[in-house]
Amino acid sequence: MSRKAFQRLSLDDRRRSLMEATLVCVAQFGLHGATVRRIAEEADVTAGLVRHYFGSKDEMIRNAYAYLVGQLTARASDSARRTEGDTDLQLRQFLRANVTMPNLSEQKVSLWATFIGRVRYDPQFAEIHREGYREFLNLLEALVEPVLMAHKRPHSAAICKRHAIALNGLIDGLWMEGSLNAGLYSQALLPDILVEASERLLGLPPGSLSKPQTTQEQ
Amino acid sequence: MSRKAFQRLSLDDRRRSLMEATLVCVAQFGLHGATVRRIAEEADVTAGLVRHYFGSKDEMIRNAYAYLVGQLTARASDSARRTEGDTDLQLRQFLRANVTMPNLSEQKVSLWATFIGRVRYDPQFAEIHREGYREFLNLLEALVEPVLMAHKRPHSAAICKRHAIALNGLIDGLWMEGSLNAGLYSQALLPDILVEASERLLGLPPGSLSKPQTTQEQ
DNA sequence: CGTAAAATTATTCAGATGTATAACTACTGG
DNA sequence: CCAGTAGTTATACATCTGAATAATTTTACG
Repeated sequence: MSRKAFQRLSLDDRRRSLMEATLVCVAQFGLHGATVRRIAEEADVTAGLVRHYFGSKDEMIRNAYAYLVGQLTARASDSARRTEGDTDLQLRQFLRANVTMPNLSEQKVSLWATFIGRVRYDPQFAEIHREGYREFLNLLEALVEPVLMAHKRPHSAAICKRHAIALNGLIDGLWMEGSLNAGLYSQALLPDILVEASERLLGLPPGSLSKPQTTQEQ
Repeated sequence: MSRKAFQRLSLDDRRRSLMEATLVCVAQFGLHGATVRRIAEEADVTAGLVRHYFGSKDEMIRNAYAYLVGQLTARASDSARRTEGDTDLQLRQFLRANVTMPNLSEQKVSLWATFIGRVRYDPQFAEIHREGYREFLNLLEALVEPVLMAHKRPHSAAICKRHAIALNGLIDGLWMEGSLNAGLYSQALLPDILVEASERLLGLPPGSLSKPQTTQEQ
């Protein structure tokens, strides 16, 4: 009886593979149904590796959570950074990236919600959440401030923070609702709803973000 | 050796008691840690009763979820209904009720998120979610329409729905962020942020909802 | 080419979990 | 006051779970 043939992966590759398998299983079966054995099978390894790479199942799940959060903000942030120069367009792209694929996915929202539920009773989850939230809020503030300035709107630090909080709430809310209620209304509406709502929240003239002046929509 | 003394409760009381114990345990330990034994202990009964009243643990948890969702919307809806006559004030109260106690609580949000995570892979959870969402959206549309009309703003069915979607996103987002990030910024700001943001979303003159004309703020 | 170290598998184990069943007891109606 | 019923407890059980350990195989290196 021969053992299963296997391949050695680099530390980073194996860890990533395991974290991704964890996310797949949590999304498919919930935290409850995501057993070490199932995750290992998804990653095409045996359960022992979890201990080897993460020490415990909980530690692996925490790492997977941080991995997910990082991915989500990175995608949105990249979208904005890709449009250097025009501050309006940067904010617009950042907003839209949060409510379009790949960030707008039922699986991602589902995962996020599952993990958020754990923030309350697991201090280490709380720490990961806090970190991720702060980073997202800072990103948003940094994008909002120049836009307000360009449009000659009040842009004190306090005002920017307040706007960032409201925008963040709007983003998260629409992101969730949009992903969870796919089918109830067209998801194509979401980016427009978000951008238009953001204009209003920031007190910008209608169309400032929807039809950037300096660049042509394609 | 005497058995534990016990009291017979009516079917409704016992079921409610078990559902509330379920919510307490899920909030405290997550779906994973909320075992039948712990829930039974919280309700001060033995585990066998779960089978007797709900057939299975999963069925009990589903009932607890529906119970929670109903409670949340009922609280907000009641807040609005308590202010008959002034449509602006009704909308205002509805909005505020969603981001103030008792609805604004880390435990409620945590529970809600935990359950949402299950919507994706459990069709029966999806059904409960869909139902609750539709009800909330309808409530919101019914509140928004007269306000728009009174302020002579466009108020077609389509426009109302669009506004309701955005508002719902904003509410959920701020509700979550506010509950999860207690401490990062004052929760007292939330109702004001939400009301002000809603005015802007609906295109109402500043202060329409924050300082209702017919009634004096106290 | 061979050898040691590290990665991976296979197996084992103690404990927890959901549920089924049997025994008991509080309430109800006569 | 007494019996029957159903709510409730107590116990048993098969299964699963996370983790620990031992055995094996791949890879790196001299």
